[in-house]
This record gives sequence, structure tokens and C-alpha cells, in this order.
Amino acid sequence: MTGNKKRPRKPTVDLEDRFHKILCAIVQSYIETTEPVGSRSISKILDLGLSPATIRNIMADLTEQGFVEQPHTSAGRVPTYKAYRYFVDICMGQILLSPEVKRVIERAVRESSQGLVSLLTSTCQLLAGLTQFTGIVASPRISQTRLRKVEFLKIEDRRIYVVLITQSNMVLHKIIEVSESLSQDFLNSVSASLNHQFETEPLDDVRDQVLQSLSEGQEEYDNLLAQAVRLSRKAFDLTEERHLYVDGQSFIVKEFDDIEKIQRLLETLEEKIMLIGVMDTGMDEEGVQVTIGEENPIADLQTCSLVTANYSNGGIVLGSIGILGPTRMDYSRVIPIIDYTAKTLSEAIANQ
Amino acid sequence: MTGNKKRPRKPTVDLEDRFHKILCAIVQSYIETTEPVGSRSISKILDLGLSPATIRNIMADLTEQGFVEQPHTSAGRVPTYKAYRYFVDICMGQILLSPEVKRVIERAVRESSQGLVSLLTSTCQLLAGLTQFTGIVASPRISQTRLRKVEFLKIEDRRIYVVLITQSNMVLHKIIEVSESLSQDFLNSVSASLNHQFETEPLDDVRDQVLQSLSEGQEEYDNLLAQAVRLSRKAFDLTEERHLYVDGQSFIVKEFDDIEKIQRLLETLEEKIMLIGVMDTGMDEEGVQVTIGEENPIADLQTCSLVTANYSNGGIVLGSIGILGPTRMDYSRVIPIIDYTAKTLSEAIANQ
DNA sequence: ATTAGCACTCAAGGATAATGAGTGCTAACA
DNA sequence: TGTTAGCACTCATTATCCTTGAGTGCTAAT
Repeated sequence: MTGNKKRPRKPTVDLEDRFHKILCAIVQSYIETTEPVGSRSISKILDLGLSPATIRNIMADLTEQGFVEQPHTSAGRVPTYKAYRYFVDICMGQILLSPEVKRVIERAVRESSQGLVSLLTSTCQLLAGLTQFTGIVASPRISQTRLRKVEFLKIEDRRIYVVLITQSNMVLHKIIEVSESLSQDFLNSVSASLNHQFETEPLDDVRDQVLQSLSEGQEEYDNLLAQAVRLSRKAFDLTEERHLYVDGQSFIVKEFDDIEKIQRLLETLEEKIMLIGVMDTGMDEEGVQVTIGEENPIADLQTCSLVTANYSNGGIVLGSIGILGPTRMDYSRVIPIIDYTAKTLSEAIANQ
Repeated sequence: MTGNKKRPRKPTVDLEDRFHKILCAIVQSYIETTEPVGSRSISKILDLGLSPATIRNIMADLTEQGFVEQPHTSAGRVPTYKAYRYFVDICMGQILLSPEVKRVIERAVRESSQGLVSLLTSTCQLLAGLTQFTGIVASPRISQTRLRKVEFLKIEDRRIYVVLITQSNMVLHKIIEVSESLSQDFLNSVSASLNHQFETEPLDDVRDQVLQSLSEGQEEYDNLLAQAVRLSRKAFDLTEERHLYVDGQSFIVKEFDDIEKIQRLLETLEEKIMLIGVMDTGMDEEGVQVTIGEENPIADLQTCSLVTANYSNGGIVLGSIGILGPTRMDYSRVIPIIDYTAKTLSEAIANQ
């Protein structure tokens, strides 16, 4: 969990100690109370022996630097995304997960061994339940994963059931239609040859090579070979079918009181494709990533923060999980949960 | 679409013609405006030459009989669930779907031929999109469907991939673990024998018989037979794994302004198991079913109406689809959509 | 049986005032 | 020179009061 930075990665503005303490206190207090925080309360919280008046001066500076703002002249200060960024990157102490929570995560993830779909849905439910925010899980990208085995099963005269099993034990399957009736023996020989040729190759490459073999036009030679090529082409014509599981939308309602905003958020959560895009942004980074407010490219999510982590298998990042909550969420509570869940999920996939 | 009745199926209270007209007008007007409707506007809408005062008398009667109520003394009348029931059963004219909408439905359902899951999810999206209410789709009950084929695929030494294909072309699949390494040849012989014995049997019965063959204890005789039985038992140990697809939750926000109610509704939509129960209630009935307000067993849904229809294959009801909206929805618009979508979905499954 | 007339009710909206949390500035202080 | 007490000022929030108007129920006349 080293790199929970994002975006400009500003050169760790080392605010003077007093500024640092006050900024942290503001963020912390705001996270707790959801109320704009005034100089008086800060003065009490940190007993540095500074009067409210002094704090006010510093707060004025913080406002100028864009860390906090005032909803109106006579209100206290509210942190901007810049303050949360500072808080997450610098102030935040790492809270360790209690063994109970760890156990809950492990049990929930391991118990749902009814295949990938149920594994991901229950992980999503778990995230929502533990954090009390909206859980989001993106299904694996298949293109990167390596083939273990492909098999064909004739279910009707012209319908063939294709099973692709990857090295990470993911199962892809679909029914394809062919123009001529093919015998199961023939299917077996094709799959045997494909397995021989492509085992451990990334699915992407397999598809490319299969498609290429077509363009060379050799299929005209031999009718059987032609059928085999056509079959393989259909089998590996993988639409990168990503899914996005979302659970706990109701928590959104708790966090905002503007009904229009709630609606826009729910709509955004229904636009799965956009969300997958955002989730995929962090595919290269390691550890937990936090996207705070305006850092998010989706306008309607800019009052929210997204806490995500990747899950992987054998060093290959498959997809990501996370939660969506208000920017003022308690990051120190949420981050370890996401982190540990992602790791546990990765293990579960490996052992599946 | 004959039986869109539910519950007590009261003996078609044949209200005096004038009562009938006024009640219909009240419901219709309320559906359009969402405002309590007063005697004056009814008098104008229906020009029966009756003054508001006369209408008022009749409205008082309707109130007494429980068809309408007043939010407060000086407000107009609001229909109760009893009025909607009357409206749906008796007043409502059947509006035919326009060819365009039919085409939209057909295209949407047919285009998503990437397997059952994607078929159901896009049907759900379709419902939400067309009705502008929350779409709900319950996945098929598998227990009733008949077996077409079972196959085993060895993917690792002790891991076997099982594929069950039903007569309605549904594919169930899972990975099972076995204690001893089994050869693919052996697996093939077991599946061949199972296919021979159980083809066209309902999965329920298959499972029962497989389990029974165990209890007879014959597996001690022969080691191979024992392995075959154990394998089959695991293969047909079907947890009736139902899914519920929900889409368009954001429409809920549009319909209510009480934020607490919105939250409760969203929470209920996340309690998939409860909802599946409600959806399954109408499994025996034919055509579109409408569950209005208090008719719904789930307390939090009693400000809503559920419009559902079953989809089936070869005469066997598989599951149901529908939408959830406020009781004051425009039933005449929604019902035909649900009806036609259910039929189209049934066809799509048959041709899959 | 219908209706005009009238008194009555009550939610909704607007205006006004009181409250109080919090600020920025200035002048005094260590 | 940095800190602080004091003070005037701002402004969202809340309460109170009042007005408005849609709609009712009842009664007496047609």
C-alpha cells in the first residue's frame, strides 16, 4: 500500500508543522462531524496553547492555498479535495485490520466458491457491507490471461458449446453455430491441436494467430482444415465482455441530501461502461488507490471518492475492486478493508 | 393477458355507471398529474352536466367505500390501492403496442445472444429503459427444466468441469473436485451412461435418482462404480442458484420525494432473496400480473406496484420479469410492454 | 335529485425577526 | 514580531405570523 497517490503527485508540500497539524485536525473533524469546522473547535482539539484568533490566521492561509474553503462568510472551513489528498498521502495513520474483520473477509470470499461470478458478486456485497458504502467490482480482463485448455462440445447438430479455461482457472464458455454438422471426433481433434499449439499463450495472442491463419487463405486447400479454422475463429472471437458488479446503492442516499445529486449518482452507477473505464485507469498501479473528488474524470462523481485496488493472478492484474463514497469518508477505515479484500480475492482465484 | 387480477378477486363490484366513470376519471387524472383531484376538475373532465357539488356527494361515497382518500380535509381525493385495482381490472383500455416499440423489444432481446446471463441483463435494461421504472428479472428455476446433456471435462488432476445443458438450451456449469484422479475416458463413459439414462428427465428428478442410487450402498461393490456415483452426485448437486437482475434504480428517485422511503426501497431492491420470493408468487398464473400497493407482502413495497409476467420454454415456466414503479404509474402503458417483452424473451430462449 | 351559496379547513408560500456560530480586523500585549 | 482579546459584521437557520387559495361539507333553494 505504498502508492496511494494519484495525478500530479505533487512534491510532498511539507507544510510547516503547525499548518500540518491544523489541516489534519480540520479534515479529521470534518470526517467525523460532517459540519464545517471553526477555529474555536480546532483550538480545543489540538491543545497547542493557541487561541482561536491565531488558528483563524492560519486557516485564512490554508484557504488561500486552496486546502479549505468556506461555504459562506460566516461558516467554518470545509476541506477541499486538496486537503483530503494531503490527508491521505501524509497525515493518515495506517490502522490495522482487526483479526475479526480479516476473518470475516476471508470467510466471505472463500465460502463463495461456486465459480467466478458468484465469487465476484459476493465480494461486492462484502465490500458494501463492511464499508457501508457502495461496492464496485470489475470482472477480469480476459485478454491478458493465458489459455490452459479449450474444448468443444457438440450439443446439437450445428451448435457447439465452447469452453475456454485459463491458467487462472477462469472459465469462459459460449455456444457457437456452425454451418455444417461436425462430428465430436473432429471437434476433439481440433481442440487437441489447439491445446497443443496454444497452451499457456495469452488469449489475445491466440486470437490474433487464429485470425491470421485465416487471412493466409490456406483454408481453401482442404475442406476439413477450413472447417477447423472457421471453428477456431469463432471460438476465440472473444468480445472482451467485462462486467461491473455494484452493490449497496442505498448507502448513497445516506450520504447526500440533495435528491438531484443522488439521482445523478445512481444514474452514473448504471452507466457501467464509464465506470469500468475509470476502474481500469489504475490497472498499472500497485496497492490501494484513492481518487478524490475532482480527481475523478466523471463529473458526477466529483463529490465522491473512489477507493480501489487491483486483484490479480500470477502477477497478472485481472480487474479491480473498490467502493464509492463521499469525499469525507473515513479513509483510514476503508483503505485497509479494500486492500485486504483484494489480496484475499486474488488468493481465492489462485486456489479456485 | 386475461388474468391481471390478484388476491381476493372480488366479485367485480359493478358500480353504478356514474360511480364507475367518476372513479376512473379520478384515477386517470391522478396518474397524469400526481395531484389530489377535486370535484371541480372532475366535473369539467367528464361533461355529464353534473355540478361539482353533485360530484362531491359521489366522491364522499367513494371515500366511504375505501376507493379514495383525502390527505387532509381540504384536499382533493387520492386513489387507494382499491381504486387502482378497480381501474386495472375494469376501467383500463388495452393500448396496443406501436410497431416501433415492438421492434425495439425484438431487436434488443434478439441481439443479445451471448448466452443466458447477457440475455437476461439486457432484457432487464430494456424494461427499465422502456418503462422508465426499475426493471427486475428473475433467472430461471433450473429444477423444473429437463436435461439434454451432461459432460465432464478434466481440467486438472482432481478438478473436473461439469456442463449441464438443458432442453431449453440453458447451460449450467461448474468445477468440482474429486478425491482421486479420473481419466477422461472414464469421465466420458460416465457421462454417456448418464445421458443415456436421464435424457429429457427434469433435473430435479435426476438429482433425486442420483442421490438415491447412493443410498442403496451399491457403490461399495465396485470401485469404479463408486467413483462414478460420487462424481454424478457432485455434478447434480444443484444449489437452486437464482439470480435477480435489477436495473434502473435511479428511476425510483424520480418518483418519490421522501428520502427515507427512497432509501428503504433501494435497500429492499438489494434484498434479492425476498424479491425473488415475491416474483415467484405468480409462477402459476398466466399473462401479466399486477400487484398493487398493499397487495404486496413486502411492507416497504406497499407504496409501489409490481407489474410482472412469466417467461417460459416449452410450456414450462422458467422465471419472471417485471418492473417496480409507484402505484400511480400508467398501467395501460406498462402492461403491454411487460407482456410483449416476456413473450419475446420466451421465444429468444427457445431459439437460443 | 340537483345545485348554488357559504362557512370552514388546512397546506403552502412569503415576509419578518430572532438566534447564534463563525469570521476578519484592529489594537493591545508579551 | 507573533499572539490574543475584543468587537462589529455576516449570513444560514429557525421560528412565527400572515396570507392565499384550493377544496370540502352542509344547508337551503330549485
